Amino acid sequence: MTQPDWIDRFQGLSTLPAQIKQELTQRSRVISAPAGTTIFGPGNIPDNLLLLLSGTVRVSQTSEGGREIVLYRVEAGESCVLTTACLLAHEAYSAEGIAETDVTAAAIPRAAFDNLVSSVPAFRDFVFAAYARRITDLFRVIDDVAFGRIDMRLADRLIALSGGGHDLHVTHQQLATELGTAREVVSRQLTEFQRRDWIRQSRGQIDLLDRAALARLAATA
Amino acid sequence: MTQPDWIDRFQGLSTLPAQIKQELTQRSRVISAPAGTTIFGPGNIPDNLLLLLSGTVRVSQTSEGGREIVLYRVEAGESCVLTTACLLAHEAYSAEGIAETDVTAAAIPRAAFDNLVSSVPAFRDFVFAAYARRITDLFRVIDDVAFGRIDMRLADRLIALSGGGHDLHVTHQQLATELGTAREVVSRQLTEFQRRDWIRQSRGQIDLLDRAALARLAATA
DNA sequence: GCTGGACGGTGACAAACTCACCGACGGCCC
DNA sequence: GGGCCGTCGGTGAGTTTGTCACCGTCCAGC
Repeated sequence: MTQPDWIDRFQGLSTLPAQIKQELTQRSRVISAPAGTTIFGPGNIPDNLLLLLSGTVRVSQTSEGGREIVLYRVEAGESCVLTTACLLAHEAYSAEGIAETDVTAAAIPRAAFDNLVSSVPAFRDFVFAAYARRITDLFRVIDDVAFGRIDMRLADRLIALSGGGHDLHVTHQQLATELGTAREVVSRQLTEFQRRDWIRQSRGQIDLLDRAALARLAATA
Repeated sequence: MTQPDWIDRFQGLSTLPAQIKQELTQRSRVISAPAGTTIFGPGNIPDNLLLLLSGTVRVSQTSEGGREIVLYRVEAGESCVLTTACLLAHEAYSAEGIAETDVTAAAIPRAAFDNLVSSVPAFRDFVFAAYARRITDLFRVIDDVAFGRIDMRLADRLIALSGGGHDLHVTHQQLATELGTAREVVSRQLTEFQRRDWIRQSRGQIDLLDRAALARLAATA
């Protein structure tokens, strides 16, 4: 077959009957996009369900005032269900998804999606589980934004974005967008972290010197 | 028939074929609960999909710190899909739904729900539309909490809660919960509103004197 | 009446956001 | 190399919002 057997990479799809897998492979096509591509957004509604094979898509929301907050990320092995259904209901809202890295995805046409949801219980479970996952992400965002302390949230995000690596390449403005706050706030917090020798800053880059200390702060209830 | 024909009250269900309506009526049962009842919550997961026939259910979330924020309301003619799927995925999260008034609802057992989703396209659309509706509600909450000004949000909420009436019976603490803020903040804003003769306060009650002025403030972009 | 809990007001302080501005760095062109 | 410009980051001052502590008032139940 010309298509890679991507289905097994999705927890929740790998148990599908062979013939369903075949149908899925046949009726979908694999697409790819370079980093920075707008996958969906206001006025750009995909009519395919996307299953991400590689890369990550950052989903964020921009307020009237032009300020932005990251809602969640779609990682390889996950799907974009939420935004699909959300945008399809033409409830015009300004969430947009941007490819954070080069991405490849399996695109399932609306008709095929509909057919699968109706005929394959396991696929239905997959879809609803994906919804549940996203919704709890949103709950978490609300909780953080409404009640969380900025220093804790920033420490947490630094660790998450580092992905286990020693350093990360982000600007203060990007971190502010992650948290839905202002750049100055991030700058001041980072200055404080550096004063405590938890990080070292340079232009567009942050080295994590004391991951444990950051984790400790992030975990402060 | 003993059951009232409640189906037609739901936009999106009224167009179902007659036999499906009948099946829906037969396989569900109408329940009722007094105001204050916890409809769902951590450790209390209903395995029915609820379609609200009358009353309203307030869905809120409580943070570790004990602070609370109202996420959205389920009104008559709407459903609880979101929380059902969300809680079913045992992603333990502390959202809870409380009957704000006496409520009646049609309870559709999980099996019947599953069956309908798979076999009736119109019902599927109904479910996904309900999801979309809730999700955009959550987006709005995030936007408000992250970027909104308290005075605008409070003015907006006063008007919404008044439901067109002249006065409303809420405590400052309840309003604070609506907005996910602290009681003192609400108290100070209300004092300011009263100073401007927009409202008149008394214990547990607020009279709206100048609805237009409140609306104008709420609309300030 | 008395009393305890809910309700609301207030001052002092801390955290976070806003605004205005400035310098430093890096890429780019000459 | 030197100059230019846009991005990046730092900082001070002022405002808004949240936190903490405390107090008086109202009301329901005894």
